[in-house]
Amino acid sequence: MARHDHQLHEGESLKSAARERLTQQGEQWTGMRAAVFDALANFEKPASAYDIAEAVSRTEGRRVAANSVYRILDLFVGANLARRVESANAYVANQHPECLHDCIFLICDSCGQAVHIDDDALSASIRKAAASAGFSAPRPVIEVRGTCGECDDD
Amino acid sequence: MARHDHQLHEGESLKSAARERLTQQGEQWTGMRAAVFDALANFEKPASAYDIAEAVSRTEGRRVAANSVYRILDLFVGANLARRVESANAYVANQHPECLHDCIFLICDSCGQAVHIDDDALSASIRKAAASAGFSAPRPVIEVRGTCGECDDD
DNA sequence: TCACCTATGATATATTGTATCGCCGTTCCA
DNA sequence: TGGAACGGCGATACAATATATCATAGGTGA
Repeated sequence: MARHDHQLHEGESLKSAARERLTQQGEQWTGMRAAVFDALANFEKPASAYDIAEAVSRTEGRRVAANSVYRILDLFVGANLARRVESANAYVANQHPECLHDCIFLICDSCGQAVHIDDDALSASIRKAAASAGFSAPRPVIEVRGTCGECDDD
Repeated sequence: MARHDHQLHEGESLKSAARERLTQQGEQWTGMRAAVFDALANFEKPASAYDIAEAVSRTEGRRVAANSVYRILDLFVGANLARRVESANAYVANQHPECLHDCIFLICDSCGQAVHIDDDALSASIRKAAASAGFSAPRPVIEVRGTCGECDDD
């Protein structure tokens, strides 16, 4: 299984990596964006845009509308600071925004937790299968629904 | 690449294969279910529950509510008569309801068409990766967004 | 006949996602 | 220095997707 090393971030380190990445893309790191990123990173599970809007509303002490959050999440996904979990209509912070991967999410139907693994060989074969079917600009969505080890013990 | 032969159905053949499969599961093949299946199978692209509700409303000449369609679609997905395309919030009829596969959808961002390929070796490695991360009862969701050959020519 | 079960209808509501418009602050240039 | 241009965001409305709840209708078996 092909793997490679990552610079894994958390907390302040993740935040500054995100800021750096975004500004390198020519985008601004505004207060609102920082607040959305904080909220996203502080969730321990994939969070919906509305979850995030609520969280930011609390921390900011004012009403923040979902559409603003959507705008920022779209920006984040485009800049690789966040990922969308399609089968959960939710978002997670990307722990290593500086490197590109097709990532695989394992989502527990019981507790909602999502773990994220990379397997470049696997995603390469998916891209290859897509290419041989005439698909270009492939962006794989690879998610596995199931039961995580924790919940399985119950 | 591991493949195997399918009984591929279309039109009436598909419909009767679906009916047989469903009744074998101990479920009824009602008029409403037949109408939903027809509508689903007649779309050439993944269709949302609301699309299907509209189509059935037309063919039945009366208002059919979305919740009824959802119920039936859930039943169909559970019985392998239909698949849900997560990244499109939509459904497609399964062309070979009698055999189980983890299937891979290639969805064109331009025209909305979805093609469906099976690659048992590929899905086996995804299941394996999930299992080695402690996941049980894995149900892979493998979709690739991109541009299909047709749309690429433009 | 009556109790029960399944399928569906009717209705309401929750959740997720977009579109549009306007304001405000910054930049930058004539 | 005025002011056009632009980016970010708020406000609002709305569209699209999904679920919850209760009612009804029809069959089936005691």
